[in-house]
Amino acid sequence: MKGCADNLKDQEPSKNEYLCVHEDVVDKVTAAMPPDEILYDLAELFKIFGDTTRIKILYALFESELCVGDIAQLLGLTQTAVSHQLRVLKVNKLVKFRKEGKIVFYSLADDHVRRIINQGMEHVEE
Amino acid sequence: MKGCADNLKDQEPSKNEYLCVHEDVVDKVTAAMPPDEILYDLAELFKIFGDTTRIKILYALFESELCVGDIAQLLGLTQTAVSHQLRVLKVNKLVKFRKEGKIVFYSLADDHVRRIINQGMEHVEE
DNA sequence: CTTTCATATGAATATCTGTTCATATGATAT
DNA sequence: ATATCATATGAACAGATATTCATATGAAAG
Repeated sequence: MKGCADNLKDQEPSKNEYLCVHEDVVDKVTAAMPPDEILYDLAELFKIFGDTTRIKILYALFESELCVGDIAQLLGLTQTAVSHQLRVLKVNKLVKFRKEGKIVFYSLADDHVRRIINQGMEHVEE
Repeated sequence: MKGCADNLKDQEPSKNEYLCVHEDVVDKVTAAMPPDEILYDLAELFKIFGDTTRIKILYALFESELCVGDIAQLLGLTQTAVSHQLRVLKVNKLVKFRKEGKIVFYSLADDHVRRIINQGMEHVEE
């Protein structure tokens, strides 16, 4: 059967030992890859959703705007923990907020957040 | 202006100190929350997408099925690193594979993966 | 059946990340 | 002004995780 060690022509002397590489396919795929920076940002975005606390916060905000204390009570977390995570969500523009006296009300920044979570939900509910 | 310390009726003596809580809203939102297990699974799903290496692998598989060596070459990673991440993707059913002799070809498991990544992309490209 | 190739796995390490504790800020009453 | 309330922030610690190194598996070729 066809092996792969024939393709050892112009292999770069990288840290990689000699690999099984189908050059034509690799070249085609390389051309179609988005720039590294985009893929990095994409991973960073998903990383934010990839935490139980933050997902719960976001999901709670699906229903209604909430203040920090509401969220803490709702999810059984400390005020500090919630505040820290809200900061992450805020910095990454996934939530917005308005102030009313001492109280700060948070809500979802836009509909992208909803759509991303819903798309994930479809995969989980199977 | 309206504060929040009036709502100190039946506060559970939890680890939380006394919080600003709007009970009515919290009750409504609590009722609408999916079970914890679902939200945990959802976070776990996004966590998988939340890594540059894995996102790159998945994106590469958008175009074509690839063997381990192809992916390593394409992304400038070691065979071992790729293999470890493919294992994660395989266990979580985001990729499938077929064997041809010693070579193992990986591909996307289903269209959910595409849709989730594309949805994230829309948010990043702004 | 021994060697080589392609991939997989295990242990160790270093980095990253989330929570807690203590404290700071900023706003509103008294 | 001062006390209290709601939230924010900083440092420290613990747990999770991705890469590397060394080695194992499993398939084909000689």
